[in-house]
Amino acid sequence: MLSLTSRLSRLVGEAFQAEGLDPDLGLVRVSDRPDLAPFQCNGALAAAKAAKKNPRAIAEAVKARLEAAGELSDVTLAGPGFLNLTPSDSFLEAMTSELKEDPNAGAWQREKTEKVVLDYGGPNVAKPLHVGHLRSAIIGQSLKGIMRAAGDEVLGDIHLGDWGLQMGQLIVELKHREPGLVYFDESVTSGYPEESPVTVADLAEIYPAASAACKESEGRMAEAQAATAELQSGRPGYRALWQHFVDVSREALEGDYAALGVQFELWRGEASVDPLIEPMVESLQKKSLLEDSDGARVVTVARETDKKDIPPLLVIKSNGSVGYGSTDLATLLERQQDGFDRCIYVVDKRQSEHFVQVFRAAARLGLFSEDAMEHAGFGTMNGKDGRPFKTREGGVLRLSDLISMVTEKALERVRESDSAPEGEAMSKEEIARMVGIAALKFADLSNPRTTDYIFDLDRFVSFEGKTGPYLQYAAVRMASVLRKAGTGPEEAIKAPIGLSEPSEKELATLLLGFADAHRSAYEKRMPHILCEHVFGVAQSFSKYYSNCRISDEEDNSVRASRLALTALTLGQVRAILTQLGIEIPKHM
RNA sequence: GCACCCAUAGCUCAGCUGGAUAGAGCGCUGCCCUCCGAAGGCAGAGGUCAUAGGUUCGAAUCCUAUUGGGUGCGCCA
Repeated sequence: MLSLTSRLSRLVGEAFQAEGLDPDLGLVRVSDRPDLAPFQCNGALAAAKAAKKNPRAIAEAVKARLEAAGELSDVTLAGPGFLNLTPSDSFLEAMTSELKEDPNAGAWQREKTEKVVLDYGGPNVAKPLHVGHLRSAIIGQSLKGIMRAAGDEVLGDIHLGDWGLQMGQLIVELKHREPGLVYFDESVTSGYPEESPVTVADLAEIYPAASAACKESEGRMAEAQAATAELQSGRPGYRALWQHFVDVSREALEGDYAALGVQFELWRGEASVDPLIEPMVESLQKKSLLEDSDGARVVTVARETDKKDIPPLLVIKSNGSVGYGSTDLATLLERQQDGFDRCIYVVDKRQSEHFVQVFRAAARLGLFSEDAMEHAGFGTMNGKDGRPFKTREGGVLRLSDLISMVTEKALERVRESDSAPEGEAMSKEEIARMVGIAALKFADLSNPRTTDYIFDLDRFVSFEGKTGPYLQYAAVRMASVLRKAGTGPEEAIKAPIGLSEPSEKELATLLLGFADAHRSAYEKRMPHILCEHVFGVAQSFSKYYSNCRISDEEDNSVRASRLALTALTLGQVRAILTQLGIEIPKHM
């Protein structure tokens, strides 16, 4: 629905227009000085600059026109020409009642929606998930929720890293360890065992060994590169082995992502587009986009306006194998064929140059216009030293370890203070899982997507203040109030809402700002904006809760109104937490 | 070398299409459960917005320079 500020902006804009000025000057926003008024408009100052008039005179004229409006109970002029606006109670109540009717809890709706593919996985086969994968998963999942709530059709693709050099490295490492395996016998081309020769745990150990070996020895690296090329060109034993790697890894990945509450609609990978590579290369050739360069085949993407050199996109390496430049381009071809309007990549921002290359190449190939492909990059999780986070031992922290740490901590907390209502108890373990994951997700999501931040374990396992559990707690309490009153959200919300107490007005005003926060989070692809909003709502509810009696208010109509406001708040908090990918327990 | 990003309270961070007294959480000090869940609420202390110039009636926000951090720069992903 239209937010309160947009409604007021329109109103004030009309007043500016009536004065012969640009209606956009009427932009109303939440005030910096809530002690003076809840909203302000600074358009008169901008207007004065453009029209070379006295800002106070303009503001005075606009004010005169606004005073007749029933939407505002007070309009004052301050300083050089600030307009301080106070919405009338009746307007606030009318909008609140509109909000009650809104099936989307006040979310912003796009006029024209799109079919979008969101890429927020990218884990490598054979490599267990670590904290580095957390941001992509969590941000991607919440962007999906935010976009869906705005009306888009969004699919998440895990886009496994399963076709590059690391696969050759694994094959070669295994070959050195167990040369007798049938997969390495070139005389055998079919009838491989169904059972995988390695487990996920084996892979987790083999992978670092493989990559270390390649780093140390050029010969080993050459072997791995050759094996990669052979795998890609279809050597049967390697393909069979590869399939085992993928299968066992996928099972582990499914478990990890499920624990996080992150879902993917598509489980594709780099290898999925293997059949598209050839037609893509032909198409590139047909358009004369492919050039030879040091034995490799590349697409030039540099432009004269570039401030720095953008290297060409490497499509085929000199040994005939393909890298991620090539598979990413082919993936865009696939996505175009699948009818997507937009492709968004939630990937570490350090890879931005790669996406510039791929997107430009794709645009040259005519797959998508450049503005339909986005790299929603995110910052690194750093340690206290400002460098990418490492454990004390210098290794990476496994995601599964982090998850057990937070859920254990949450379990301790749940054990000491959970109070379950009769009849609908959840197990303490289940609550602890929800609380722990909420802490984890909110701690990450409340940082702006693009900035690096310091990974502080204490903050991730903290349940007080600006945290996920605080939000859950607020929601649980709202539900509890309604339950104590012998009603439920659907029933309670039907009553008319009257706003008399300051904390009621404040809460209602905040709820009416949801559309602004949602829209801003959507347009900027920044979930933290929504985090700010929902935290503000929860805070405002807590204040309201301590200031106003709700379920035990004596006056029946006031009681019904307050229960309705509680139900309305609960509905919006639920909607937002759903967008963010955070679950709410029944009790905690 | 070239390009990009960052520097705001003791700590971790918001705020940046310029606007009135720069916000939050944590931590610290004090208060509030005979009343709907204290994972809560209220109050307080705490800031030369890295530095120096510039543009402007007005700059944390825009421009330039400097300092200090970080990141990226074709056969890894």
